[in-house]
Amino acid sequence: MTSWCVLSTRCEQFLFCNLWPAPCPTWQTKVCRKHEDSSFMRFSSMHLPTLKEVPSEAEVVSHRLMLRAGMIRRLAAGIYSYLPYGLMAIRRVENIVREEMNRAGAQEVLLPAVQPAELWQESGRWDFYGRELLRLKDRHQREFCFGPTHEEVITDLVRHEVRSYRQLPLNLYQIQTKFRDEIRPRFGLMRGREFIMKDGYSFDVDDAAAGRSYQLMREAYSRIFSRCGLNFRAVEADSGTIGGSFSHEFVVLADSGEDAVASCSACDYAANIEKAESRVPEAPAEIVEDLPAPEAVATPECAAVEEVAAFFQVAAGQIAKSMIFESDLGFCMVVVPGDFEVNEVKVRAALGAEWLEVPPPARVAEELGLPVGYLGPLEVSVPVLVDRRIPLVGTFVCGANRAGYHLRNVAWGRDLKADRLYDLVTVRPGDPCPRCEGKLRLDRGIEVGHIFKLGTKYSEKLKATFLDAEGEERLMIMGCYGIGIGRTVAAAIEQNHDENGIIFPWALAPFKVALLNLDPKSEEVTAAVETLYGDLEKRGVEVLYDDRGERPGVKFKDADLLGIPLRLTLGRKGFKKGIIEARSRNGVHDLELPLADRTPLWDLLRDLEADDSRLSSQ
RNA sequence: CGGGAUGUGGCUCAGCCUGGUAGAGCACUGCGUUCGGGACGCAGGGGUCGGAGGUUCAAAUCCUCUCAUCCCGACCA
Repeated sequence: MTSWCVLSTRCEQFLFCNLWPAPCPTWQTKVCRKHEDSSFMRFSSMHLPTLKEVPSEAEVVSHRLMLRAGMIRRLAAGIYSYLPYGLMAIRRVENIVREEMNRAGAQEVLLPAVQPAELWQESGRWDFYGRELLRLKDRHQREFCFGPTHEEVITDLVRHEVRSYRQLPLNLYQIQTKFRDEIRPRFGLMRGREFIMKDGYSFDVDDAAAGRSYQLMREAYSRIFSRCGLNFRAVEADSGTIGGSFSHEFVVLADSGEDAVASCSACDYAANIEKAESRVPEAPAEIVEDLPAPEAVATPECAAVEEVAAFFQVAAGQIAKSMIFESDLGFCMVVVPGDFEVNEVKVRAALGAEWLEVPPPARVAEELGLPVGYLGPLEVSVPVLVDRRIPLVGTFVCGANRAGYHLRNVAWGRDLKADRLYDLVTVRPGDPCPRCEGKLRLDRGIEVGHIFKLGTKYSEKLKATFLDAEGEERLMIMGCYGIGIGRTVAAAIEQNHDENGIIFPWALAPFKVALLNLDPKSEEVTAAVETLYGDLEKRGVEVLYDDRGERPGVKFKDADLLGIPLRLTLGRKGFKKGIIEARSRNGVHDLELPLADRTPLWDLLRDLEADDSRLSSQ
């Protein structure tokens, strides 16, 4: 072992050492124990319980593989222990996040996990956050919660410390465990209740400065996920009830993802399905001359759009689909073309409502006297929101607000009018892009990061103010920036695996090399492997040395399962030929290296690392 | 929250319908044989069947309650 630590990625102290890669003053005097202890491991002494069988709890690939690879174990619903190998992967992501956040000028803090109720009452979220907030009482019956997020705490901290514009901008972040009492935790680390999250908060003097902070974070996030070797998209997202003008989600593309992303095949437009828009042709509504007045037609058993369309022998797009919603602002009706789905997030945004739901038909009948299945926008007592595609439909069929009847010959502009039109539908694959002539496609994805421009929502509630250059008291403009650390590891596995196990991207791989000794009983083979192990160690290559007395098949299976990028194999056969077998987990490289000369090995390792960064920059 | 299902050694599951006092495979321990893609034999250790109550001479098995976990849904005019 060298007299200083030559590694960078695993050592937290590296972050404070500007002299790297030259020997740093701290390490010149001592060996970095961390690397000695964990980056070079003998399989026989590592707690790495791999599983041949799959525990029945696991549904998605990443969950299954993380259990099988001995990375995590479940303690309770949505609550997991991180085992050594899993923690190593988590730390890889954390450290990339740290480096990029620091590079972008943010500073790390660590905030309390348990937070007093008063703070949440002050922001108004104690009542609003609902059942997802895990509430606790201390021995004095004082109320607390286990932090699901830290806007309140950070704002409280900053309001006490920051008084002057000279102290801004400020960007603080932390990496810690949070708890959200999810309705339905699932998919292992993908949607846990307890999870590790990086959350950062920026404070700025004005909107323009806040915009710069936001942009910096956006760039930092792109670098982070690129470095993690992920195929991701930064998509426009609904800022939800948090408000604010900007919000981007960082979504890793994967079929098992819970989110849907619409993106343009021609330009770089990409948005969460909840927010995505499509272009509506400008074609004016065709006024049909001498169109007869709306006529009620008996349509028994025709509640669904398809049934109505079949009955009238028209396309679904010629039907106006009407739905009743209930929100904190009361009931309303939404009208969209029958071949589109209503997008509740857009409806809520259009209304400016806090919450929104579809009331059960019985409730609609009781409260409004309307028959669900035969609803229409004519002569109803509730506000009607009309989608901007309705005018294009022109003449349409809709419910008669009378069970078993629909109206035909209903004309936009004559029978139905609206002061304002809204975009209320979910885009479909093939719909025209709102920005260019391209078409939209839909992909599944996993949200691993989300950045918001918060504005003054929290600074106002919690009175986080400062004095500007003119001595005026002003509210700080905030932004918040989250990354799901565990979810990022899970997403990386979703995106990089095969039937044999994980295929870790280089940057996330806890070990870069799996060194297999196929003949641990042979002294000469073992001696050669030990020498190689020592050389790798000296070189600073993180290696898992499989020195177990297992049969070869077991070692191959485990190496594949663990997803270590490069596998080096030495057995009696290779030893006689004077070669080591080298095979990359991704199947790109499969070659024999001379046992006597290390140079080709170092070259191969350099290539592998380079391949990986090339991949991730695409 | 609604619907469905499941809880039996560390893991995967059988047994339950037709009550009679617990079984297989994997894993683990020992010995031997094996040894380049999750070996085999022999010998072992380990569970009182999620919990509580009830029926019964007798309950993993039947009944009631309860807890936990998993899956699906919460887009329908």
